[in-house]
This record gives sequence, C-alpha cells and structure tokens, in this order.
Amino acid sequence: MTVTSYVRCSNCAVSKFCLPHTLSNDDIGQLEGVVQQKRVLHAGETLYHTGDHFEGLFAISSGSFKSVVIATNGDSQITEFSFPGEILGFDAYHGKTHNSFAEALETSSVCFLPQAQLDNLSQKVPALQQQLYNLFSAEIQSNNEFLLMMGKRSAEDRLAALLINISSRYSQRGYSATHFRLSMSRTDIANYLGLTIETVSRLIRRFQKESLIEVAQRDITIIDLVGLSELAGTHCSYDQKVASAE
Amino acid sequence: MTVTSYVRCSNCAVSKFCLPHTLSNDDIGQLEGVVQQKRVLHAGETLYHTGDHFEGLFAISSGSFKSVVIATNGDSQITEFSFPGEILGFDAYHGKTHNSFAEALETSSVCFLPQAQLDNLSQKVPALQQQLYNLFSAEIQSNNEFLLMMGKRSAEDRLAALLINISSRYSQRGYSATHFRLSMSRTDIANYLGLTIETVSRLIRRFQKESLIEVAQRDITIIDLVGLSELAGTHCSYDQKVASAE
DNA sequence: CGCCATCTTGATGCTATTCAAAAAATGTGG
DNA sequence: CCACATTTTTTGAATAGCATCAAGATGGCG
Repeated sequence: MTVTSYVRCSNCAVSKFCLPHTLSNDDIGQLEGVVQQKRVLHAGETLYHTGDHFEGLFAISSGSFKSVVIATNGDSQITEFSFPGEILGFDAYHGKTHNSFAEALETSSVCFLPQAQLDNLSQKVPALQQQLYNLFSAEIQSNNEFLLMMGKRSAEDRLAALLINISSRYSQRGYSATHFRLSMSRTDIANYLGLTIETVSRLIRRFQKESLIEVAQRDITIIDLVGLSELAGTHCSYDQKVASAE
Repeated sequence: MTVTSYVRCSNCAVSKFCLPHTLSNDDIGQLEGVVQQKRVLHAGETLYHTGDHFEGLFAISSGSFKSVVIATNGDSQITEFSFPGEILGFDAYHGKTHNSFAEALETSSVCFLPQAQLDNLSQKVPALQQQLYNLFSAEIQSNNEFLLMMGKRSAEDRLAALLINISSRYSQRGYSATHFRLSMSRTDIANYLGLTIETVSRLIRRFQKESLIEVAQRDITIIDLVGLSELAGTHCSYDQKVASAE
C-alpha cells in the first residue's frame, strides 16, 4: 500500500468522470484539500471488507474493482464492476457498515475522501452536495437497470449487455470501444450475471462463432458492435450511469 | 386525489419508521413545516411516471406501492414493494428524472416533501441530513441483498424470502407476522421475483401442501414461520432495511 | 519444465418456462 | 341480486434453457 500525500484533481486524467466533474476550478481547489491520499492496490486486495465501518468514499483513479455481497450461507454476488472515475462506498454512507466488500481486479489506485471532511465541504459547496446526491441516485438507477436484466433477460442477453457496457465505459474514457482486455475472470463474469462459468464460456464461444466478437483469453475484440448491442437490448442505458452524473 | 393542508408527523402512526424516526421533537416540528400535503391514491394510480422530473420525495403514510422500471423493449421489472413509513423517489433525487414509476397497490396515502424545502431544512438540521443519507445507503444495501437473491437463489427460496420479508415488515408495523393480506397480485409477485405467474402459483400450492402456509386468495397465514425462514435463507437481512435507517 | 489455476467442452438432468385450457374470483348491467 | 363478461389464478403436459457433473485443454508462473 503506497501513500502519496498530494492529490491534484485538476491534473487527473479521469476528473471529468469523477466527483470534480461538475465543479468550478475554485471548488475543485477546495476538494483537493479533502482528497487525502492515493492508495495502490494489487489484484485481489480489498479496499474495505463486509462489516467495516464507513470511513469515507473512494474514487478510483486507475484500474478496476468488483463489489461483492455475501449471504449468510456463504453465497456471494458481485453487484458491480467499477472503473476509473467511479466512486466506491456509497452502500455505507454516513456512519453505516459496509454490506459489501470491494476488491481490486488488477493493479489499481484510489483516492480517499474522508467522510468528516467531505461532509464539511459539501455543506459549504452546494455543487459538491448536488454531485453527491447525483451519484447516489445514479447508483440506484443503475441498480434498477441491472435488476431488470437479472429478472427478465436470457443468459445470452446478459453477457452481450455486459460486453456492451464495458465497451462503452472504456470508450468514454478514451479507450477503444471495440478492443479491450477484461480485468475480471470468467468466474467473476458468471457470478455477476447470475450464471455458471460453463454457461459464460459457451456463450463466449457462440458469440465468436457468430462473428460478434473475437476472443483471445481476456482480450476481447468486438466485431459486430451493432449486433451485440441488439442482443444487449438495453444498450442505451449504459451511458446513463456516467452521463447522468453531471 | 384529496389534499389535506396540514400534516403532523408527531401524530402519525408510522413516524417511527419514517423520516422523523431519528429526529428530536424540535426537528420534527420543523419537518412538519416542510411536509406539504397528504395525497390519497387508489389502486392502480401512479405517484410519478418514468421520465417525470424529480420534484420531491414521498413518504407513504398508508397502503402500499410497487416501483417499476421499463426496458426499451417494453419489459418491466418491479424493483421494490413499499409500505407505510418508507420513502419513494430516491432514484431521481435532486434534479434528475425518474427511471421508474410508482403505482399504488391499494388505496394509499402519501406525504409530499418538496425538494427545495427539504434541502433547505436538511442543511440546517444535521440529523435530517444524516437520516437522508441513511435512507439512501439503506436503499443501496437492500438493493444489493435483492441482487444476491436474484442471482443465486431458486424460485422456491425467492418466494419464501418475499413472504418472510412482507411478514416482518407488517410485524414491525404492529400487524400480525403470521396473517396478512397481500396487496399485490400474483403477476406482481412473479414479476418482482423474476419468475412466471404459473411458477408462483405452483410454489404457493407447494408451500400449502408442505404446511408452511395457508392461502385463501390474497390472504396468507404463515403456519411454519421457522421452516419458511429457513427456505428464505437471508431472512435476517429483511429487518435491516428498516432497522438500519436509524 | 511441470504444477496449479483458469478456462473449455461434452453428456446428462433438473428447474422453470411455455403453451393450453379450465376454474375461480371479480366486476357489470339489468 | 343474479346472469354474464372479464380478469386472475390454478393446473397439466411438453419443452427449453441453464446447471451440474466430469474430463480435458490451456496458459501463467515458480
């Protein structure tokens, strides 16, 4: 765990997807006084555990994470994958206990926003308060969309939707929409989609046979973005999460 | 639609499950100045529609609601059932657009909390601000729990979990935990659980055969609360939504 | 190079869906 | 209040989709 004392949102590559997005330069300056540290985690390391008391929010500056809830019987469910600019920790905001844990999928870095100071600042900076509320409701909305998928769509639709989702999030961040490397394992994908690893493997194969994608391990090349989007169905909703956070 | 000008949280039967829960008498007095009207809806009437601009939160004072998201292809998914004391509208908090609609399942009444005034007051009353944050993260947590169920549990487990959930929410409100009338149709139950109506019907029948419950249309009597809870598995989590909102 | 974890592939079975129809409950007008 | 129409719920039979079980292949890594 590496700690860097100074964080400059204004220089950060992902600031336009992150908390500062809607803030004035002045406000960003104030926010920089709150963002305390930059922490580096390697694949498999956790940012917080289930049951941990909430201390503050984490903004992902690089890498990716999975958020996981665990049932009393030991079952686990990945509730979301998170990418640079996105915020982790809302499930326990303000004096609550995390009911999920967040684990790095690859080497990743995060900024820490201690609750007390964030609260303090958001009371003084309405745009920040607003932005926090926006992120909260965006989280609830994206959760609603996901529930729709889990309740109503087939295995095929779900995998297509995930690929389109990841593609659009990468592309928003300036990376290729059609070629990327998955940071999560097949097991993670299966868990997230409520499927088995075998089903995911077979579906990937099928997509490849149907010339929708090209696959080499975790390297994905989307060949037929339109075809895949049609399978996904709800493809437009994916842009909402980030777009709506403005 | 009936409108009553004055709302007194202090007299309200469900205030201890609602926003005022953690507030001092003084703070409740201030909140009463914000709660503008009491609106009555009949079964099938909607509180807000998908796409409506957010105007404020609704606190349910009696009856029950379903919240529904709609896919571009017309599919719909009920994301939650809501009971007296619970708050509707968080999906669009602060200048966003509802991505779901809320529909009364029976004759119900709600209090309206206009955004501007709620904001204003929550800036002055830290306990209210805190309570709002708590409700937000409780919503996210309960969503996480629900995802776990949708992703990992069988049809049988899901129905048992729903019955236990409803039972515990009724019992918290002073009603019987073992005998109640479902306000939602079989179709709603099936939609919520990501199943078909036929499957739900068959499961209800099976539960009856196994002497877990007694059913007469929408009247449910839980005979073996322990057995049903064991099927539900995650039964303890149901208390969290309300309990954690303190 | 060889071990271990991850991923793929095949055969089989079960769960829940789909299609179809009847039964029960609810609503409606005379 | 009853006969009829409509909606909701139940039940049955057949099917499909995904899971489970069981090997086997591949790639990463010491």
